[in-house]
Amino acid sequence: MATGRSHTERTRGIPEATVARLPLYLRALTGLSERSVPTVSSEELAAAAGVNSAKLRKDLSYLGSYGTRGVGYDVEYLVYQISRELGLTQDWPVVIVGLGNLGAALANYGGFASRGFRVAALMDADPKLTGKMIAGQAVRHVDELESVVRENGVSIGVIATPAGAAQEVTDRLVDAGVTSILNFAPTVLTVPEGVDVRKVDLSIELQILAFHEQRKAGDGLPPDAEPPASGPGISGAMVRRRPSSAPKSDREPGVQPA
Amino acid sequence: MATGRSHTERTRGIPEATVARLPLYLRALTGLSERSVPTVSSEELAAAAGVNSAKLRKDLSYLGSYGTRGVGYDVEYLVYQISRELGLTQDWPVVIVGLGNLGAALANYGGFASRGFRVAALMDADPKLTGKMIAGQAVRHVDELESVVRENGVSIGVIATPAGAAQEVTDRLVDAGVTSILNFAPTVLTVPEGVDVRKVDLSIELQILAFHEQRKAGDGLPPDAEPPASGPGISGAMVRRRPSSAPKSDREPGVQPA
DNA sequence: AGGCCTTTGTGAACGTGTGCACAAAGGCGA
DNA sequence: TCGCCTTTGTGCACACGTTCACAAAGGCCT
Repeated sequence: MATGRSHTERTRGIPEATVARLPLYLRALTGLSERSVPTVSSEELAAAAGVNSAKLRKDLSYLGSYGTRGVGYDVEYLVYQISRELGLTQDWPVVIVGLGNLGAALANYGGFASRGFRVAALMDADPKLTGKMIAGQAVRHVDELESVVRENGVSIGVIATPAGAAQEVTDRLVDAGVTSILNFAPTVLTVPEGVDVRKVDLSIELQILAFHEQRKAGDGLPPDAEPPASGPGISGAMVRRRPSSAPKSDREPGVQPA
Repeated sequence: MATGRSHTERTRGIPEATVARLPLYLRALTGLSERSVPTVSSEELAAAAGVNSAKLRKDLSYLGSYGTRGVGYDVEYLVYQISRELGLTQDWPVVIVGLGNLGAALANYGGFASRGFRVAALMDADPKLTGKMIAGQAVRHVDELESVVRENGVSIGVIATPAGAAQEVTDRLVDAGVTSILNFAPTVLTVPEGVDVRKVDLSIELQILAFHEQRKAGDGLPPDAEPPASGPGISGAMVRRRPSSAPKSDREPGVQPA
């Protein structure tokens, strides 16, 4: 604060964890703004965003010194500063590729438009979808992908295709100039250096919940499926014991037959 | 390895970061399994899952010693061990509440069923949707929520309602016995101790991409909107300068007028 | 049967993120 | 104008996560 060069000279390097929370704060602040609340304390804002107040203050401190001691933060002002930091004060044209159920849901999702994202085009490989109106615009054939990206200066692509098509679409997007990709397809995408990929996998989240649910329910893992003696296992693959010679019964779960 | 009690006695505490990656490994392994690949090295599996091999090996080591030195991991065996650890060897009935575009996409998503999740019911508050067939089952009215949860022993709920309805639905799910919630609504949910919530916010990911995109494009933030001299600002709220007396021009972005 | 070569499993160093607790700042009331 | 009371901004200690690098293990070839 009086150190001269605080926070590693700032602007360079806001921690990733902080960046990931800024949209949360922004949402909470937008809510307050709509209710015409003029100022918030870190305590209140933290509660609204679902984090603790020390973390919130530290996060905000990376952006600059935007609060007033003894008072709190000016809501409108902070909304603007966070928006600017996130790049939401400019317009981001986006293409959505793949208009199955999920793609259509994304196209209709209001949270994009309200934050500076503009859906420049909807594209799908299925000719039967071409021309169909979704969320107010006609689906275009994926053949036009390169020209659409170039003509609209699109730098962000959203992939909602089946897994099998995702890599090819990615390659074409990247070749056409896209440098950020939001991937909903359940595949690992390979991209050149300098291209950012973020993924959202619906089933991964559910699997993580199942893990914790299992911990809560029983107090251990389900027993390691060991074929009773030598009879055929329940399904073959699932009960297969160690690949070759039984090793040395190391670190096994604990809640077990033996 | 010969330490006696490795990894904090095991079973207690697999790191969260590891748990979050297990589904990734599982997906990669399933792919290998379908191609009848018998074994993989940590190097290969890591590449397929998009992580580095040291991390993969450490992650797997928390589950037990399931590899063979000089050879690698038996694919089928590892699939089974990870499935078991994640709780996917049992059946998890799930309810989806809210069948707008997103809810419908989730109901149709194949990634659930293939991993032990069974959609026990689809529920919506809109009477016009009641009875509509989605993904092979009729939508039921949300009034039946409590009975559906109890009768099916549902412990995981998926919320895909508008933000305004999410908290009420959550409360009802929790009262009925649900202890894990996957929230797609853009709100912070309040739940009692012992209930897990994971959230997926489609627009947050896009905002994070925008942040990095901005860094790549220009080499600084967009200029802080300062009203030119005293005339009316561009839109009022957006250009509002500091709330009260200008403080001391601290830590300002850098790429700026003065 | 022995030695070589591959690959695991993990100690240890390092980096990132979290939370406490408090000094400094600033408004506001007397 | 002065001092009090609230709330920020941050130093510091700790917890968690990542990566390196290598000894131990184990199969396989001669």
